Amino acid sequence: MSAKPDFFHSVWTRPPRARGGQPSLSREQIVRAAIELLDAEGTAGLSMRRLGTRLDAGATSLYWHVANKEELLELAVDEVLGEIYVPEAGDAPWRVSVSTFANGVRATLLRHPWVIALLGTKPTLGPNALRMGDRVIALLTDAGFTGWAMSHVSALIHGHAIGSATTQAAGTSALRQSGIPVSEYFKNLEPYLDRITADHPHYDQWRQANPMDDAEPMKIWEDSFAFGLERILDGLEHWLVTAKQA
Amino acid sequence: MSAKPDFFHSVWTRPPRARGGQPSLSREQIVRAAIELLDAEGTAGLSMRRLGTRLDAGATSLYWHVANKEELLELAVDEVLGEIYVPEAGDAPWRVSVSTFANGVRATLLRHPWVIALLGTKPTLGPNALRMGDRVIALLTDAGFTGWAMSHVSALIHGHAIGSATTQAAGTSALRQSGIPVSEYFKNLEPYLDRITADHPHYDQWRQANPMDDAEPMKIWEDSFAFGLERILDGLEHWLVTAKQA
DNA sequence: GGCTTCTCTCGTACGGTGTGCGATTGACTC
DNA sequence: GAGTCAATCGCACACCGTACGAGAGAAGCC
Repeated sequence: MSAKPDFFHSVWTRPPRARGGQPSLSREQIVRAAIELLDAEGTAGLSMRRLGTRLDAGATSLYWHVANKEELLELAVDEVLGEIYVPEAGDAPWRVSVSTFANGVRATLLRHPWVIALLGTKPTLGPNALRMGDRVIALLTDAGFTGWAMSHVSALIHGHAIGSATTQAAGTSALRQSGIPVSEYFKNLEPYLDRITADHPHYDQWRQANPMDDAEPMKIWEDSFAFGLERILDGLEHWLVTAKQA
Repeated sequence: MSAKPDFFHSVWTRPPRARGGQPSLSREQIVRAAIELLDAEGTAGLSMRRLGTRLDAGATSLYWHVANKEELLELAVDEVLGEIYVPEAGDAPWRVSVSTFANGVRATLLRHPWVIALLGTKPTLGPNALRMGDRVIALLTDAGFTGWAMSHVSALIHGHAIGSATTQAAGTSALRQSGIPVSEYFKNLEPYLDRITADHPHYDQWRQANPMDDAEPMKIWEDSFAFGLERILDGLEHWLVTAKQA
């Protein structure tokens, strides 16, 4: 109605259509079903037609509740972000709270790996994302961070969780797609690595000193995340007690 | 030929077809053209048909050189990873070398933002990725890291670059898609944020103290990355001088 | 009651996608 | 010349997102 065009269109600015008529579908229901499909089969498994049949509805009926597929994915991402638990500020030492938050982000992304690929396409501005942001700010304020530094800290924690989840998601996806047990997977990979690391002395040497044979990749990924998080928290603590009071 | 099936199929294990006949297409050429298309229009802009016409070839001709689209994307990702510069071990203090490497990763991902979404789908095992790994190992060995800890450090650096690039790519993509200048974008976003942050006191307060008005998002993203990297390097240095010699 | 209006569902259709298959082309070796 | 084989390509199939317009049925008004 307003004369000036709405330049910033997004799911979040457009309210859901009003109730009435004979609704047998709802936006919440659609988003939930979409997440189930995405969890089960990844981005490739979600099509409007399949989503329709799963809901006993025509494919095009969905378009009454959702503008298009892209918007549906935005809604699904925000719904998933709502699963992330952010500890109450002051309930624990800040290192502990931040750590549980980071672990929560990582766990949620690994539960819904398709989200990872979507994070780089649009900023997360949904209500759940903002609610999470609010609680994180409370947490970091309590820890002693302020201003833009706090924003950077938040990005740093998020980034570590995203980065770790990205690597692990890639690994588990490859493992699942190969359909063979872990040990066999690496055994099959060995010849290729042998061939190529002939020209890569450092990698070759490291690989001989740290064989994958008895390694449990799940544990390695977990260790890697925990190690990185500790280093980050150390670095932040150091910054808090030195640079901050300058 | 071998009796046991090749469980680990990937581009990297299957050699390119032998030469002969009248080749007017080549794998390198195809991958290069694909990257150009992806850079210009993102994942949605790449279709086998469009790639074919761009190369003056039939769409299905590409399938002689490349098994399928997925494999083509794997090749494109590795090609891009080849752009990343890794400093020679010992050429500079390790903090400096690691820092330039991390900046290189981030810059490359931002130059080819479509790569980000692909990193979570398959492990990066291409020749360029492995070459990069080799040089990173040299760098980190020189810095004093060994064993699994070195692997974790590598993942930490990668992860920070990926996480930072993810956030920034999402932002720039949204800005570009809206087609309006930065300042106007945030002005349009304001009413929505005002409405929603009514229930988010901490976020609201932070937003008032740190207004986006005069902020240059590019600079914020850069600052954020640099800040995080410094904290990480501090944390790693601290670990090197304490935990390591225990 | 009848009439209008508005919400919601859905069938059809269009232009696009990835890719399997078989025919075809042309350079090479005997 | 005959045969081999790498390489190109047209056709066809199943599937995709979604624009469009027809229709069903509840709600509001007289």
